[in-house]
Amino acid sequence: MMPKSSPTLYRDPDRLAASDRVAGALSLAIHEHRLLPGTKLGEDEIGEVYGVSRTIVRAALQRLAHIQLVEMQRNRGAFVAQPSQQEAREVFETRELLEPRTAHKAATLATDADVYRLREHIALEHAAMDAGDRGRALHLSGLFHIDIAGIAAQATIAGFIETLIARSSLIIALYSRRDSALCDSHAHHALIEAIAEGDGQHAEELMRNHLLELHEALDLHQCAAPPRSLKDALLSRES
Amino acid sequence: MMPKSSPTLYRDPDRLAASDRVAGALSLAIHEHRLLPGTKLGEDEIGEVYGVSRTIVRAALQRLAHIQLVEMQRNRGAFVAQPSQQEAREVFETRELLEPRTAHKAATLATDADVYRLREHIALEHAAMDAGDRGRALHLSGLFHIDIAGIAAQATIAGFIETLIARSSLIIALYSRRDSALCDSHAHHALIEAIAEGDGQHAEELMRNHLLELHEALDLHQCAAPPRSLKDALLSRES
DNA sequence: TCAGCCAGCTTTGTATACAATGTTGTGTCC
DNA sequence: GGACACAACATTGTATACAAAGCTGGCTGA
Repeated sequence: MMPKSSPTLYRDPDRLAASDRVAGALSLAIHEHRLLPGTKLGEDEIGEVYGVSRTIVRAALQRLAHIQLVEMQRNRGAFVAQPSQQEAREVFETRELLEPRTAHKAATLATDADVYRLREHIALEHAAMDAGDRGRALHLSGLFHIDIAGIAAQATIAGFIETLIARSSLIIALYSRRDSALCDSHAHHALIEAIAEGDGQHAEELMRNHLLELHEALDLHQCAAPPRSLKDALLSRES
Repeated sequence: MMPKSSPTLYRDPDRLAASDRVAGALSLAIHEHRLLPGTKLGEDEIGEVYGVSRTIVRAALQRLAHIQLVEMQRNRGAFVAQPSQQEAREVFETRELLEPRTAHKAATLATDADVYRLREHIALEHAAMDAGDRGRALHLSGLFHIDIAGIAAQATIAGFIETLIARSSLIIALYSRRDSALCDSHAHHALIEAIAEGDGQHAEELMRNHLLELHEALDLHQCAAPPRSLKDALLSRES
């Protein structure tokens, strides 16, 4: 499974832990909706794909479980998480509590370099959208929110938002009503302008509205086509 | 290291994963200030204490690293985390953002059983304090905050608060100015009353003040007697 | 025919072995 | 005497082996 004996062949310059690489790859796949909620994540299978042992895969899955991207069931394995509607509501309520304030702070702290980076970000988003790569666009739009939290120099909150974004991605996969232009880059564009001008009040307001729009674009009343793995669907909590 | 062959001897009724047990034990020790910030957490050593292999210890440490109770340095091992003063400020700012609102919601939702449990909680806190077990009192006072988040039916936020409480415990260990009656149960008592009466506005206000008091009881200006492991101190970020 | 049970297979849980890295102490050379 | 180099040791990183639990499918007996 690994080239057996080849002393110090790879020499990762950055010493990236192998489990980080795997966790990142899985996370990306989930964010881009290539792995859908409910998908079984077998340890051997993943290990084969990335050429690592189950030890590594396990560590990666544990990490993803902690941010609730995957759910681990004892002796049954790991699955891409399927947030319930209640959880979905909680996630968006929490975002509505954290992000507007964070946007405000970001607006007051952003440097030119930060603004430049945000603009670049949006350009990528557009490009992905134009290329029809909806998964990638969604992922990038999530990164946009995380980036703002980073600018606000609130690493703690940024970490939380990262978790919330991750779950949002799952929630959108499950409950997105229309094939909406979610996180339509229009809203992001307006946000950047407010941040560039240092207008905290406005940025806060824009962020709040943006999140409310996202929230309302979800159908949290009836179960919308749950794409869970067949027999697993029958065991899970709420039908 | 484990009783080698004894088929199904223990039969944990709840199927508690072994790593959960270890993580819980370590977490408790940190919360109770029996393990101080900077302490090296050797894998073999911990494994011996709890009679498990390094596999389990590793999983436990990873979990604690995720909630930032411990810091893992590649190829060097795990240490009880030492939040910087900047991080300390962030943690309390975030708590001040999340908890008052949560207390408000808890006040509107609390059942009689919830209130009863909270009162019981405070009684334990008092008992620990009277017994001179300051570490245990501190731990219990943290649980109090988590319990309130649970009552607010916001599992997501409750999870975040749990993390924040954990780090607060480290912060208090590092930066507590006076041997203050931190989280003096007086404030908790008033909070319970507001919650019992369903007075959300009041609860929110009390919680906000309570947190500000806690925050101000910290000395975040100069480095207060850093009990870090000797040579490690010289490598770390800020002196 | 169908419910229940048991055997074999598959997958996860945990321990252990080995490799790689970091640390420490000693010896040598200048 | 002090700085560097290197070897012995200690600790972590990863792979693998084995044990335990769950799943599947076929068998049996009503």
